[in-house]
Amino acid sequence: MDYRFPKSARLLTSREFQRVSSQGRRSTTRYFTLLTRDVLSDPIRLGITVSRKVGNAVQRSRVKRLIRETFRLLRPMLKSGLECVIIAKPMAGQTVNAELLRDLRQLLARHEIPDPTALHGTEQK
RNA sequence: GGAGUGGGCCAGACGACCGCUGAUUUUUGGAUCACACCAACGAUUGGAGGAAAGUCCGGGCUCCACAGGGCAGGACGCCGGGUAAUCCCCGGCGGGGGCAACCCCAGGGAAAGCGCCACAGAAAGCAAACCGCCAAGCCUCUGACCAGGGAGACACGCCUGACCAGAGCGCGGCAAGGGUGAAAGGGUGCGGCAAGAGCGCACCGCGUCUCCUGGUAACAGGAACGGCACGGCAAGCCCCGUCCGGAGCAAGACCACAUAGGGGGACGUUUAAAGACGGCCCGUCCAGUCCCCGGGUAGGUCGCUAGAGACGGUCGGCAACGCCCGUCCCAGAUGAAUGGUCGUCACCCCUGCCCGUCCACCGGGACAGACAGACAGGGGGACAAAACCCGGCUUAUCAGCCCACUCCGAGU
RNA sequence: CGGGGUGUGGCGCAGUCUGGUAGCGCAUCGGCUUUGGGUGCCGAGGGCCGGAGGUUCGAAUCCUCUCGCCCCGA
Repeated sequence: MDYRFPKSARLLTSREFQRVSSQGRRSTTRYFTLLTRDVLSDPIRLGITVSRKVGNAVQRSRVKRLIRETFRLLRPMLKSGLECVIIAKPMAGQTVNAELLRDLRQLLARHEIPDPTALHGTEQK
């Protein structure tokens, strides 16, 4: 399967972020906030926001990499035609990687493709 | 072995799979007359730190005028050296702390001037005198003694006078002692004196546009002179000396896009004003416009990493460091890469006897007690991530290792 | 990258320039007033002035370093 995650699959400009945050739907978990916006016939794209309240530069980088890594591995199973923005909450800076990973999978599971061949619901747990 | 001081090193290793990013390159596609260029997949190869941090100093670089003069302002401040430069580093001097190794110090000027020194105390900066000490003199009182006088038989008492002692008052001398304070115009001893005092002497301390010796110098040692005059604070103002033009890679350059003209204000067609020039003035440039609000654009390329560069060595220097030679190329991201998962092996920490059903509790038993190793199980690995680049400083930091030195204890 | 502000009882602030006693309001506690509560009045407790070092006889105040928070400009 294709687990790559090039720059073209990312939201990079301020204008794109503002478009999602003004028109998107919001869902939250303990450590993250997910904003989504439907776009027709484009591959799924992701933007990441980690503010200074999360922690110092090392902690912010760690959180960003974890979000990218999780999204990269789940990307083939997610719906296309979607723009996402994941915002880290301040609590995320104090939390270990495994905990954040579980939280992220739970967050992104809502947008998975309903796959008839695999029992993804029980598999991911 | 214990306690400590100074300096240095390291920042787990290897592997598998899946990714991100720079450079080179194959293929394919787009584009083109063809290159250049763009995109995708693949291959090779590179990809955070000792502090990358804080942004506290100093430079390079770029633009503003080739950065000019003055004022203001700021920084620094023992001496010598190192350096591109420094508030940094090295060596020394002086002072302070420690038994010592060693550590700490903004460490110029208080006889240029101003200011401050609360409370206490008599007095807080210029010499003065609260308690106190003291000789002579004057006055008052008390006491002892002497002389004279009146009355009286005589003596005391009474009156007057002199002298001595004490107390008090005022005019003086002194600053030893007491007391206050952080600080009171040298300290100790002897002499001296009415009492005292550098008043004199000895030693110590202090000072000097002085001299000698050593040292490049700070300074050290000595001599001579001065009886001592000169309190502290300049991290209060200040004075003296040295240094500093301003901004910062969002500097700056190029390409593309867009340059519409709404509202308000300033100044002027002679001097000038405004601006470049972001503290002010002069000076220079510029030449008819300039500023503010509002509106628009904020895409790409370069700058962007070969450098006061790293490593090794010779030589010079006590050292910081410098000269020369050889080898090497070692991150360039931009909503911002350098990662995630797993395995193995090292490192550190904790736990540990046996039996009773595998485990836990509980019960019983063994061992005088402790330490170390092996083994088994569990846990841990800090601080902190380039953002134009260097040199320092400061701060954060788990575990470990190395070198030199000091003190204490024991043994030989 | 550049600049500014701030840290003082539980809370919000003075005092810092010009060094010597840390004060104000609310809150807390006790008493009085009221049948009781509130209000009002009287009184009390609570601070090593963010941290470390230095200058000074003496530091919240002056100086140096450092930590945290907030804000602004490009």
